[in-house]
Amino acid sequence: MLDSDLLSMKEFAKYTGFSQTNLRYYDEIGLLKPVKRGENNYRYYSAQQIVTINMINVLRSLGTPLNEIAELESNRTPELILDQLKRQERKLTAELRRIYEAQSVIHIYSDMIEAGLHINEDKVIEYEAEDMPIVLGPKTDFEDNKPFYEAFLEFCERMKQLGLNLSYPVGGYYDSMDYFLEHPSQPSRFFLGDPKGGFHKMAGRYLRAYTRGYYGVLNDVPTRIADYAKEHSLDIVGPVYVIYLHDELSVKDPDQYLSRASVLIKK
Amino acid sequence: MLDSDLLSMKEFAKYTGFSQTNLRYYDEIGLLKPVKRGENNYRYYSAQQIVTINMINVLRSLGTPLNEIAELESNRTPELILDQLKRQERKLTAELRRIYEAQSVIHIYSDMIEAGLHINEDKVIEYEAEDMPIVLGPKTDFEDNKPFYEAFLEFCERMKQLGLNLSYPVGGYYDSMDYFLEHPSQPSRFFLGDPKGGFHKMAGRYLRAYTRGYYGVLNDVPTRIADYAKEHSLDIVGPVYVIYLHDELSVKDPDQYLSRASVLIKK
DNA sequence: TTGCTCCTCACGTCACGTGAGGTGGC
DNA sequence: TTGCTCCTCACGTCACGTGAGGTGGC
Repeated sequence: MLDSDLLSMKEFAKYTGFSQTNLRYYDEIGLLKPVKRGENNYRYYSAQQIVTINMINVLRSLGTPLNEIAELESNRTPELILDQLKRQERKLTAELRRIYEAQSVIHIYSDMIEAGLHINEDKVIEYEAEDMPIVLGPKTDFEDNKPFYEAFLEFCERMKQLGLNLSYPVGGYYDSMDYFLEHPSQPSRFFLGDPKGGFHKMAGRYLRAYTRGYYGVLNDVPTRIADYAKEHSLDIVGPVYVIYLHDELSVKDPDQYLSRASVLIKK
Repeated sequence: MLDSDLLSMKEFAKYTGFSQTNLRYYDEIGLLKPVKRGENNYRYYSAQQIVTINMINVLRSLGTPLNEIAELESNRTPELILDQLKRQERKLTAELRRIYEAQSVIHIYSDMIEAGLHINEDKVIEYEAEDMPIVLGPKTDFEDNKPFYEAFLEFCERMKQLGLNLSYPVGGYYDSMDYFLEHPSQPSRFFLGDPKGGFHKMAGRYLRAYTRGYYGVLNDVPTRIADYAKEHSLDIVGPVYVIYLHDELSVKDPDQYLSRASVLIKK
């Protein structure tokens, strides 16, 4: 009785850890056909097929598509499998990079949003900042009073061309405090919060002030900072960085976006 | 003319980097509806929607499902987004673990398959082995001359219960050389090549021999090793490890599986 | 009759891509 | 008439999961 060595679907599923639906699907696509069909059309598997499905399981756990597995199943050699393993390695490495990027974006945004929850909006604050890597964009072009978002889109396209990840938050950079006072809604450059950037927001002593409003709306922030500096006899050296702690990611109403301007001062 | 501020689908797609099919889909599922439909039913988007879609883009790049994004889009606060970011973080960490596992499996198999390609099958070899972490299974039970694969399946089930990854290769462990000579097809234990294992195949001096055949088929390997040891006056201390350099993953014909037995000897 | 195991459709999932066939204004 | 942009179905993808309705032997 050869049949005594055959396994019913349920047994086969139990031993292999594959679901019955799964096994039916593999039968359908020809990846793993049961060695026998009963009179009642039941599927029966051989013990040897447990070994075959293990090969399927290994490749599947590495993310190999089923059609590639099927190809290798019927025609495998150590050399071909070695190639396949190397290909999967490369795919996994690419996935790893994507995940690291995503984690980096999460950390940057989490820190910013969290920071925005614990502030006194009306105060100007003196503080010591650490060095922060960013990607600094080209000089903006606000000729003919071009609207803010057009200059912003130009920056985004440039970043895309450079293959940069636009999931990172974008901020405004102003060459000097004087320029900031005159053109608060026309940053000299935009910058991307990508920590792999080649440019660095310098470590040093800064003044900070907050306000709410859509991109480019700074309200009285420039004068508040200037006044504070005068009152406390502080020497502003610039540049100015504006970032949005709460932007479209975390707030629906654009008027409620929360921005923070930071100006470098002399110690 | 408010319409002068509106963007056609093509323009909107260009600025945002989303495909038109993509935008139609988002319209369909209600994630992002164009602000206006033209008389000809054309879709028109506002500049403000570029900002909205950026929020979608950020969350999507982190792997957030579209229905969750839709929920947050219409109802987001810094606190809710912070929660969401933390949830995504956890998902990404889990994915990372899966990928590391897969890479580990790939390395182990690649090394084994590669090793199998560059050997002299008939020679017994003396060599110095490094320490190798493995997971050692419980004592096998071959009573009533239970077939090899049944004992093997019992081991697999045990490993599954322990939550171990069965994608790693499995090998046979023999307590001593004497046992190996007597019961070459009935290993005392099975082991799993999972490098996170608590057990270690000891570093030291070993004898190695190869053969081809299905699991448990060792042919003349035990006697070849014993003869070699006698000829060269080597003291075998055991245990014996058998692994399959080429198994069902890389070879179709079970008779062509390539096994390697390693026996610890005294220096 | 009840339970158990299996069967075959058929439809759902998720985020789109890819035609097919048609429209409307320059 | 040709080109361009857009439209709406409708079907495909990938690896299954989930019923619905039925069978066959104890």
